[in-house]
Amino acid sequence: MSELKSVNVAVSPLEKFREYLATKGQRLTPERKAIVEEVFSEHEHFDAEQLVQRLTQNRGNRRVSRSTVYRTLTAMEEAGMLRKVARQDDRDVYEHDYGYPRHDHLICRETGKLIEFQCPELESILAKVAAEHGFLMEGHRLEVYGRSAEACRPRVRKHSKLERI
Amino acid sequence: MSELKSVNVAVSPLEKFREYLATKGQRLTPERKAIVEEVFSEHEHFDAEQLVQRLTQNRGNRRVSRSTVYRTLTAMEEAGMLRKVARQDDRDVYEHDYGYPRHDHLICRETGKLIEFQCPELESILAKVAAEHGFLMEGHRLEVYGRSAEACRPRVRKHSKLERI
DNA sequence: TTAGCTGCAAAGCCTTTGCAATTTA
DNA sequence: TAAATTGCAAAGGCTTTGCAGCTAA
Repeated sequence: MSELKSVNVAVSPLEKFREYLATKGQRLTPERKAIVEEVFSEHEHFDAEQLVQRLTQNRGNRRVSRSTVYRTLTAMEEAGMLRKVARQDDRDVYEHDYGYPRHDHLICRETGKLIEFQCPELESILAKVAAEHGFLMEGHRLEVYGRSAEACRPRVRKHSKLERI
Repeated sequence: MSELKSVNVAVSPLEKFREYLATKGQRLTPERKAIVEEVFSEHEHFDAEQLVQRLTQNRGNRRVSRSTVYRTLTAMEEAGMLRKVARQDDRDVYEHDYGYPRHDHLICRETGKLIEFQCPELESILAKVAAEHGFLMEGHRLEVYGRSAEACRPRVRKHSKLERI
């Protein structure tokens, strides 16, 4: 789906999370384990609701509560494993921030699809701008809005939000 | 406050809004007029709550209801006069998108301050990236996170959120 | 007269949180 | 045993919406 190369990481996401929790005297419970595994089982962007759905489907009656999902997402963000990349339909959208290279997104206004891209020049330009303002850059978030190639082809039937449900 | 030059526009914000409303068979009411004037009376970023406050203070008992403020902000956004630039404290933050040049922001994580900057190179780079993906770019949103110069000076006393109220 | 508008209160929604029961080191 | 964790339900907080009354062309 994506053209971006993955990055070599020392330890698995699960191990990384365990280490983070350990530094705070916290535990890697079965619920947290299930969440980390589900989140890193594929590299798609997702929001809390979608994750709850996936967990419900894949774990049957051993599901994880919504509260725990929210709490764990926050923890994973603090652990540097996830980051919020956008807001869609009033929900925070997350993506992996571990074992994956830095990138930004083209967002199709029609289909809502996120297309990832990498642009090294961007970083250097931002570094320059930040320096000019005496600003210490720690990160950025860039969303480019428009229409993807497929959304521009009129013959392809568009699906409304309702139909997609 | 900002170093950016303003841009010549054909008509005033009020007139522009009136025209937009006309195309939809809608009216420029006293409430909408008050909102447009208040919004364009200064070029600071703001959220709905702050705008309600300003309207309440500056218009006394002739205030505008929160509903109307929200509804009008949405209309002004559709009219191309405002745009959402960020989310702070769970609120949508707006800025002028009319009579003002395109720019992006450095956002201080410590003080929450937004610093505007203009970077023409950015546009061309994004255009190139979009073209490579067959993407029709319509706009973008870029937020650079970090610490502003003043937040990095330890001698200046930091103000907590509570103290700022 | 009729379509548009406002303000109020209520509803919606995502997200957070208090708390009692449960788990685990 | 003590501290951490979970799930539920309720609360929070921003934003939207139904509706009755009002306004203006």
